[in-house]
Amino acid sequence: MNKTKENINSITPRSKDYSKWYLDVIDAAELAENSPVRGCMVIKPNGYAIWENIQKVLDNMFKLRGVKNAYFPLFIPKSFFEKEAEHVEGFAKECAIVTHHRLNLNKERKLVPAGLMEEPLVVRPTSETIIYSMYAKWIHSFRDLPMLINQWANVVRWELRPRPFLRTTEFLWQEGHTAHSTKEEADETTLQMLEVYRDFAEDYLAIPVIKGIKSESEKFAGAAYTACIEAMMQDGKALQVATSHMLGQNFAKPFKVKFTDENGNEQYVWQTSWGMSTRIIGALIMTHSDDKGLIIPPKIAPMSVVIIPIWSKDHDKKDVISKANNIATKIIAEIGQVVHIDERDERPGSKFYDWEKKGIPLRIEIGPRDIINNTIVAVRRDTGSKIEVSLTNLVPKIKELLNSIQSDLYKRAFQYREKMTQEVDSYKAIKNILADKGGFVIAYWCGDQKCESKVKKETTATIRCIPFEQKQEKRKCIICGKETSTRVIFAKAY
RNA sequence: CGGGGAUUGGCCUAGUGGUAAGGCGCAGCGUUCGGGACGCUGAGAUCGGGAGUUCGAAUCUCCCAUCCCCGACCA
Repeated sequence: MNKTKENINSITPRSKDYSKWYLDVIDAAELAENSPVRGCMVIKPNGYAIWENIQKVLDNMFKLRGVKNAYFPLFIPKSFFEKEAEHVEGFAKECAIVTHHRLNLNKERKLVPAGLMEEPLVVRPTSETIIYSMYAKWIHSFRDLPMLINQWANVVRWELRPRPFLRTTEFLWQEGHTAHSTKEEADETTLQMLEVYRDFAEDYLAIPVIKGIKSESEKFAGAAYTACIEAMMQDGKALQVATSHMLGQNFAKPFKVKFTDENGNEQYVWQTSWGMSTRIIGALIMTHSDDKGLIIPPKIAPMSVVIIPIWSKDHDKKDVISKANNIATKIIAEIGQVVHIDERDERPGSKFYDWEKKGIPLRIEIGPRDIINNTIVAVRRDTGSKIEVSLTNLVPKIKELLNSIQSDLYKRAFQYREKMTQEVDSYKAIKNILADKGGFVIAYWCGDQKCESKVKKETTATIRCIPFEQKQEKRKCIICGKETSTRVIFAKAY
């Protein structure tokens, strides 16, 4: 029996062991024993190409809203962290710290750290502190505001239990940092950037998300409040896909980010920060993949069409490949999609599985039969359906297929989420659902942290968010019975 | 840091005291090629490390290391 086939069948997206599934199926990341550094990912070209597309699209969306890119140092003086009390507490436990600046060779020919530094440097877990130390120098007048800056960077968080894509020790992300003259404008920006993330997740990645606010215990350390988008994975667990924080003046005050307003009065700025990381690739995989491997939505796929020429005799091969080239050129020119022709000297079936595993949304088969009929066979990755397409109708048909794959992927994920979302009115019900089929549980909550932590303790589920969409009804908190109008989503999360 | 489990060619696994076996993959040749091909040939492991028991250890004992899973922490 073929080993690879067995692996893919046994490691489905619904199995618990996602990490193994990533490694075997995605051909993109290596963790743990496969990585030279524990908890850090080696992202191979196939996986990185997805990230590059994400960067390209998001970056454009930011720029359309006046955001500019900049870059700040990887190392942050320890004292910067100590300036904001809540922020230190949130991150102190999980930081990598640089304490020495050289290595000496000892008698045993081992390298030992030397040159102890006066002030240790923290490898950035996030850049608020170092960026705002610069903002204090850059911002003087209301004319300097708003300041809208984004950084594409790597960050390090020494988490206890890493998981590929979802929680790696080092990860790549984008972090936006803005400063405004009024609270209202900062509030607005927090929501505006959250909307950018929603749009991107739903429109490009075909991942349906729910917008909401984090509870006090789940918010970003140092934020006034944290807005987020939450998605549901195929095992019913929740994944936070992106966050947008309203920082209030919590950083402006300790970092003295001040400006003079129109009336000549000195004021502290109002700030926001927002980010999306390589975790989003994990979300993409865990939302759309099936037992055959990845499925990448056409709008974000590094390559949306793969052409498999099929031949048995040498003269067929020549015809078929020249035809494949014609078609590729046409699709590239008229649809602007990346196309690859797989000319490897392998059996067609073997190539089919290869590209299905990698998640390429559309496959085109061209064989001697098609040459005679003036057709091609197009195969959708999401449904597996085979469609014979006449060459005269090629371009509009391919366009249509790609569009329909994109929207069907979204629909499928949305329907699954709806199916796995239940509203409950008793504590017993929430416990049963979470223990049984999982998914999202919508329930009324009084806002008390005690009720929240009781649920977490007894079910391991947390409040994923308080959705923006609320019914204006008075009900009872399902935990303590106190009257409330707040509906929240409980779920087990990654 | 607590609780479980694992470690045998590049990968997966068999082997419970007698001197390492098979599959995948890899290389070569030939036949194949519209859903993971097959035949023949070949390369590749002192069985995680160390100590001990024994005539003899992948196998038994002790120590160590590393990794995985569950939990605490978290984008």
